[in-house]
Amino acid sequence: MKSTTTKGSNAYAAACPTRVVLDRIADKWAVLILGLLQEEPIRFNRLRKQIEGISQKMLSQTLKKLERDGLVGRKAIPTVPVTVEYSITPLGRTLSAMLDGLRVWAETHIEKVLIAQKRYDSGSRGSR
Amino acid sequence: MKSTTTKGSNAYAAACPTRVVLDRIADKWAVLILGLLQEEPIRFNRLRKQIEGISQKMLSQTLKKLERDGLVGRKAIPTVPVTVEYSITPLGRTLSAMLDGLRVWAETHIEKVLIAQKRYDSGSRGSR
DNA sequence: CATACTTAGTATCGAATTGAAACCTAAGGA
DNA sequence: TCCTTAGGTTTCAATTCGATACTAAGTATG
Repeated sequence: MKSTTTKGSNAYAAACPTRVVLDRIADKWAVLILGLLQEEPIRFNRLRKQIEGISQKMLSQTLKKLERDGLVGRKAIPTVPVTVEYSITPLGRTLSAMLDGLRVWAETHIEKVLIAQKRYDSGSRGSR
Repeated sequence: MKSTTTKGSNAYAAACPTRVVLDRIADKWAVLILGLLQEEPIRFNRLRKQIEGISQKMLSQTLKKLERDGLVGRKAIPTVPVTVEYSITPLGRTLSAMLDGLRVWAETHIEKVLIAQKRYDSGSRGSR
């Protein structure tokens, strides 16, 4: 093996626990949630409004997983209708810093990807 | 064309094309495939053996999507049983560089995540 | 000649995940 | 009493996934 992923565990082994982390990272909702929490703690319904297209179920599920993994913290405040504030943990912050790179990549290279898709789709074997 | 939100395109809008890219990135198999191709072109069955747990179907599907997005190239070589070589494109390489960060993060912080999971699971409302 | 084996997929089917929508709980206000 | 808010959970259909089987074309083996 060469340089990139050669320190101890490797994600290419099915039994490696790194797969657990990779599965969490490879979740578009988790990426978006962590991105928002990076700036400030946010309540449940505000997250729901800011992330267009997410369902309550997926938001709830994803937050629970992120909390379990120690990436976000959950604080229930006993106000009138109880409000719950989600915040990013120091560990989550280190991950979100990595994910920032991805979000930027997506926004930077989206055009090239769309052009590639068009070319592929108009190619001979494109239609299916 | 960019979306009209605050800073260029933003992935938090459901209709934003950036979501397309985010969906591709948020795919554990794509992350692993790009990581392998980074080093050298690889054939289909070799990829299948190196990425433990991937099915032929998912490998085939994921490669097709990556090709469509212009992230990997496909070259069919008319050898005996035809061999097909997959390689990373320059565009794919810029993405994989970002993903390296994630793979390293996963391998570096796996222990902290597992500890957090244990603590969560033994916590008050952990099991149901 | 017939069978088995190769690579790179596709087809099919049950299982798991997701999405959309409705429902639930608890407290305050009209 | 009913409505509203906040934060979920439940339900069910649709999509996706994983495992297995099958295709194609050519080679090697018996």
